[in-house]
Amino acid sequence: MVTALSTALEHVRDSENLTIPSMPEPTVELPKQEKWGDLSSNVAMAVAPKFGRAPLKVAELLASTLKADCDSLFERVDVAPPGFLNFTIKPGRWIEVLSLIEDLGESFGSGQVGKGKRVVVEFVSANPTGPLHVGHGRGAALGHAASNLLQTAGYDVQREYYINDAGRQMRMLGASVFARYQECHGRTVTFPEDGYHGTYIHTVAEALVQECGGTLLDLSAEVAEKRSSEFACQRLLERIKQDLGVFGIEFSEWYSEASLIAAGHLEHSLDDLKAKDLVFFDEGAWWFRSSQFQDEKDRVVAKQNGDYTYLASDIAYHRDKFARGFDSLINIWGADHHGYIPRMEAAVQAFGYQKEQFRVVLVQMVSLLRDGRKVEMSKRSGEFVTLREVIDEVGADAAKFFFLMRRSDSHFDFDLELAKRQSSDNPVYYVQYAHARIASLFRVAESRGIQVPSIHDIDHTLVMGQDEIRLIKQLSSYPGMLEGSAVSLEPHRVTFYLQELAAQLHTYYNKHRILPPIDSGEASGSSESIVDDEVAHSHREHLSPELTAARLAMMKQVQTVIRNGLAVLGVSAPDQM
RNA sequence: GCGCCCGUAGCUCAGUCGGAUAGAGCAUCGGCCUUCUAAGCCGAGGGUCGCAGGUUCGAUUCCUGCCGGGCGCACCA
Repeated sequence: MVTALSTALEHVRDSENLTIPSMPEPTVELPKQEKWGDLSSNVAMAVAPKFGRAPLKVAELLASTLKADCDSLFERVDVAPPGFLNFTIKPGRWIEVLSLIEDLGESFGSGQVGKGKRVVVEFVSANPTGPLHVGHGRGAALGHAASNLLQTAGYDVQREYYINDAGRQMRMLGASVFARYQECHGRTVTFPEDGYHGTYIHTVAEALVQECGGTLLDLSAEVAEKRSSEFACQRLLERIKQDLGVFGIEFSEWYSEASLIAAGHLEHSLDDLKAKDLVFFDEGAWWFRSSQFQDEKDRVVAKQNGDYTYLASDIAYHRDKFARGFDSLINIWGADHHGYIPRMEAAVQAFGYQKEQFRVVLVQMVSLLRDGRKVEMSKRSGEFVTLREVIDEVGADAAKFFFLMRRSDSHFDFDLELAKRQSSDNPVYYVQYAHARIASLFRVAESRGIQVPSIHDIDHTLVMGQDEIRLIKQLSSYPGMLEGSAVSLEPHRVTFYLQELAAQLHTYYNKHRILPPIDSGEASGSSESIVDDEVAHSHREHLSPELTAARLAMMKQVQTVIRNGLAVLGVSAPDQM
């Protein structure tokens, strides 16, 4: 379609003896109104100034050229002021969409944009200092869907979780757990000032008591805290993995910061940068010259006391990602980290990579509402609603779909009561219901001995009505929508698409019968008129076995697309509800 | 003070690399099941796209400045 337009453009340019510096890429879109045809393009208006002709004139030239060149594709090519081109596809050509879906099956919608490129998507990466909360859930759902999208676009995708199991937070965790541990043994201790107060710390401490009894009491505080820290980290990480498992999200790699440091990557990275004079010593600390790469100021990587900063680890970690052969790095971060982006971009460039090879998707805050009031959350105070609690309340499918319904950079109020109360008319059920309805249709058909035929074996003219074409048109836009969603890393487009497709399926389902009525008794007779004419007419339409077969075959393709779309979101496509 | 994100129907949000009459869900009101799943369908009402300028054939979309909300501006992570 687009290529047809391109060649037509060239024809017109040549035949009119026009020279222009650059030919724009023509764009086609689904028009907002059906009377404007199946597809439309504003390309005539776009090139008119370059041609030095009136848009309407250019459009007319293009229209006649296209009509002549692609007569088998277009029923009509219309021109509308101020210069739109509106195309009407020949009804017979729409069947090709259905054939394509049947032939490709679950790979319908897959593309080649990312072919041969390796990308690593890092997401969640919550510190193992407590359970995951709802905010992490949003990041998890987004990272998972983004990874799926990239995969359908042809990328080789690695899903990675970075474990911050080194540094100050771990020491604080150890101190907190050890304090609780001592309390279990009847000691009174002053709890660390910046310690973690959550009740889960008690749980971990009790588990530690179970594991080693009172043996830690005899050790020096330093060693005991280290042991506590390791135990707690391992415990909490297990819990995190478990929660993500329940949420249906898997990682290909759990990358430990401690292992990164143990392997010496941190020193190597800094040495590397020192050699380039991008890390320097000043005021007793080591600094990364990030201001050379548009960061507002230089950043400390090694403090006066000799400790490395978090940034130092991150620099090493991202360098290692490239070293492992990834062409581009994608990070899903909480929006409160946005100030961190320039310095990481600086790091990427400092190692000689392009800024574009590093991409951050920011996920805005999730505010949890209960009874219309905001629930204050803080990990330190231990007062927050865990992801697990939310999943238990509304289910993994609904939670994921909810998280993905909005663009990631807008704030999201997750109203628990609402999510629970609405669980029966939640959008996710609306989409899943469409899938289940078709499945049910097939079950009933099977029980009556009716087969769902291949799209190649049906009478194509039976699915060329206005309502069928409307549905097929929506199916045909799936691959383009999916690619756009992948390139922009915006899974919410998929949720909106699926809701539209489901709506069209439901409409069609209500308007047209697919299987013949079970008792072929007399029609109702006199009581007409209350119902809308068109609907009444449809109910009376004659259902031949061929028509049933054709519609079943079409339904099969709708079902495939819904299933494919839900799979991208990580949401299940049930056959029964 | 500086930087980033957001401001669209009563509510929650799509749409925005400039295009034709700005859309959906919820909520409100009125209809549709003795036949394939009513978790559904059909219809109605509801808008100065935060405000003011600018760019042009055309701006909700791009630019500037305000106003309002959120989040950052550590030798914390």
